Amino acid sequence: MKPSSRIERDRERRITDFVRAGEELFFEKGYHNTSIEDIARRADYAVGTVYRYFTSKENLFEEMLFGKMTNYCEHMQRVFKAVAAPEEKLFQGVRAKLDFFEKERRFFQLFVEEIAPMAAGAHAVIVSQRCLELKESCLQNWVKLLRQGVRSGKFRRMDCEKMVLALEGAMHEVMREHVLHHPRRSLAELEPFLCDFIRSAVFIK
Amino acid sequence: MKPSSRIERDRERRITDFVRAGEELFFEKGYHNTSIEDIARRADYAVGTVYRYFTSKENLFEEMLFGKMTNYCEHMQRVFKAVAAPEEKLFQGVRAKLDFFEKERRFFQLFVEEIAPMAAGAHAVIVSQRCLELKESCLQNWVKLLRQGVRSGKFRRMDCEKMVLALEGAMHEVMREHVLHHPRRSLAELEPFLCDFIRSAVFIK
Amino acid sequence: MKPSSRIERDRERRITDFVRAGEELFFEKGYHNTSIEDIARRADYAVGTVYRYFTSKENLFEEMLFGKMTNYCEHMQRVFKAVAAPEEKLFQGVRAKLDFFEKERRFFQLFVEEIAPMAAGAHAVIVSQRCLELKESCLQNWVKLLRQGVRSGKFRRMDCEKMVLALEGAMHEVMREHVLHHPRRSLAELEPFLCDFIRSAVFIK
Amino acid sequence: MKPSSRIERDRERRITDFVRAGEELFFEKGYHNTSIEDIARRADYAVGTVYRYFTSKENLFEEMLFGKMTNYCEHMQRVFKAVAAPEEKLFQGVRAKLDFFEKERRFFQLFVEEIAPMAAGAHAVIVSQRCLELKESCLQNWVKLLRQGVRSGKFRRMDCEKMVLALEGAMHEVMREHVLHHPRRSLAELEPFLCDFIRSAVFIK
DNA sequence: GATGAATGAGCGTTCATTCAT
DNA sequence: TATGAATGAACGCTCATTCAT
Repeated sequence: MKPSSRIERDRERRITDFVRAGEELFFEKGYHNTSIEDIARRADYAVGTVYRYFTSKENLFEEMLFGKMTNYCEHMQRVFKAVAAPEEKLFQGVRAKLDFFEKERRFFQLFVEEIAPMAAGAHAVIVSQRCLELKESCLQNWVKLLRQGVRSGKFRRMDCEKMVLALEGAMHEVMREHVLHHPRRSLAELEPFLCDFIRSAVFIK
Repeated sequence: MKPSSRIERDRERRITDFVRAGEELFFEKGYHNTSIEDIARRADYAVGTVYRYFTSKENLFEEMLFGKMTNYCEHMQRVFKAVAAPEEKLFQGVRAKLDFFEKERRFFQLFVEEIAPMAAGAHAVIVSQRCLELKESCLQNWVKLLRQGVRSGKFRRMDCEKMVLALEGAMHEVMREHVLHHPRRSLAELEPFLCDFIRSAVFIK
Repeated sequence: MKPSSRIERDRERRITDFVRAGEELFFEKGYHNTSIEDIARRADYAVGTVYRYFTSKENLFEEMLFGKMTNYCEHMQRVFKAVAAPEEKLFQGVRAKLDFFEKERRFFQLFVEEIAPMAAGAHAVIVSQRCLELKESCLQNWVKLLRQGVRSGKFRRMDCEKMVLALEGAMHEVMREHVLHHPRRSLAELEPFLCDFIRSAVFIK
Repeated sequence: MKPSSRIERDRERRITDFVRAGEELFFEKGYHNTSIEDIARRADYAVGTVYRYFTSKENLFEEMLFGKMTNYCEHMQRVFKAVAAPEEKLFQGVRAKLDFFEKERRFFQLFVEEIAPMAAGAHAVIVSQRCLELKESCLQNWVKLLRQGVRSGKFRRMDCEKMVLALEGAMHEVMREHVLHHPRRSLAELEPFLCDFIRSAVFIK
């Protein structure tokens, strides 16, 4: 083993520690109500140490968000990469989304809810270019999917870009409400409604 | 004319000035990055003057939001109060929403976009109970409308509460993207897509 | 009647109004917790009007204090001007002090208590030269009295200046405690103790 | 030596620095006219540093006062704990008080003078419960002492509680005047007068 | 590399004072 | 003369960031 390997591994570990601590706290209290000292304490390091691994509080937040978004995209990627008919993939995508956020409710709240219209709480969102690109590339997978379906004659003719936005908006809003009002219940409960909704919006007849 | 009329009008004017300045700045820079001094300067008053009309920064934000929400709800109310078939009202509702936010793009960004997933900026949202109630009562109008349509046999059978959330989420997301990427173009352009989307999601066949 | 007479009387009346309002509020809440607006409201005038009659908040406080001190000195003067043996006057002085502060408990709290060692409350004291002179002239009356008593052979030989301070300090401290712990009971209850105390401190044998 | 010893000592040092700076400034300008920035500058630290050691301005004031009061009480305790006849202890108490305040003139001014009737300056006093209790326990030592003397037949029969207040009031007032008008002279000069005063007030005959 | 004390700019808020009406 | 809206300096306090150890 290279000596740098262990050092590198240590470094990764620190980063993970801070990101996890930040994650928890940003979720619990929001960006502005979380101080670097909070994060350092939660991760069991000194304040100064945070600045060895992140250039600023904003940077830490952004890294955390990017990591989560990467996880999300990779999770969704698995569906889109698989071989299946578009109409089947559509429902698999819905399930994948519900699955992912089932495990990552905290992140969902940041991703959609806490951040969503009229939600309570005093939080801040800092979103970097690369996060937006990640999100965009994720959306494009859906777009391609719809285009395939249209070409294959299974889906209605439509403005696929707009349709994806509409479907995402619809899913998120329904999920948001569910998480907010039924924090104990599984997101999977929404599958029938969402699949039905999407079917009627997208499928021919 | 009441003797207090002019004084009262002056007072209203100040409030409007501050609310407008706050609106602009909260949108531009977010709640936490906007200082009372910023607002005062933008409105061309001294810092202390803000506190003659609002008890705190939070109060100013909340008043602004509540005022806008009230306008929005009253605007939508006109549609729901009118006499018309549910299927007609549905489309009138879409048009009303597009109309309102056409004129209130700034507020829309606060209402949906800035606050919506992945938007840039470091912001906080403080939403009072009364704002949430206003929003809820607004949603209930849509719910009633759907129920009428279902009863009359024009709309499919559905979970009306969830459907309203889905439609709102869809509309907002599409509008959000439009406003963000085509700030010069009219929101009315979205009417065909949205009406079609809603029709296929809600109507029988 | 001269026209200026009524104007002058009006002026006096305003001053009295403000002084009384200030008195009440300074007593209730202390100097720093009382704002000019409080005073104006209590006296039923506008804020600006206060500044027609007083140059500043401090000036208002000082005028109030000077007025009270003047009353106090005049009250005590009556005793000292009267013809009586020193030993008799001494006790009359004690009674006069108890009398005065019986009626002016609020002022007493400012004069001695609130201001006295270790008392609770967050207050401020602004004392002008003329108030100090008034107080000094008041003390000198006691000094003269003691000197007379010494000359007449009734009182022990003593450093009269120091003795006056000692007696005043003693009286105020005892009164302070009484007012603080027995706000309902009369200060007159203290007369026996104080007279006895003074007798043993001052009289021969 | 404990490893934390030096760190602990540093911490103590900072606290002492701030307390001393506060002491000076509160005396010079009063509580309300002293800002945290003043204190920080005087102690040669930045504003924020004050808040590492004190939770608030009020807390700093209170800690300062409590610390001084504790010193004072411990100083007096030594006298009261010693074995001696009451009449002897009484005079030792006077000496102890003069001694203590000889070294702690600044504190004396806060303890008695600045806070005493008619002193100049615009000040506030914030006194916590524990300070009041400390003061009270201190007074009780004097009370017990007087009771002993009365029982032993050396002191006159008297209301011991009131007598202690009277004696304290007398001493403080005389000391106050001395410190104010003769800032260079020793408080010890007052011993003969005060002892004589107390003797005549307390002793039989 | 890790620490955590120190920093100081910046914020929300107050209020004595002014002045146009 | 009376008013009270407007002013803006000043304050207590926070916290992201730095740097000596």
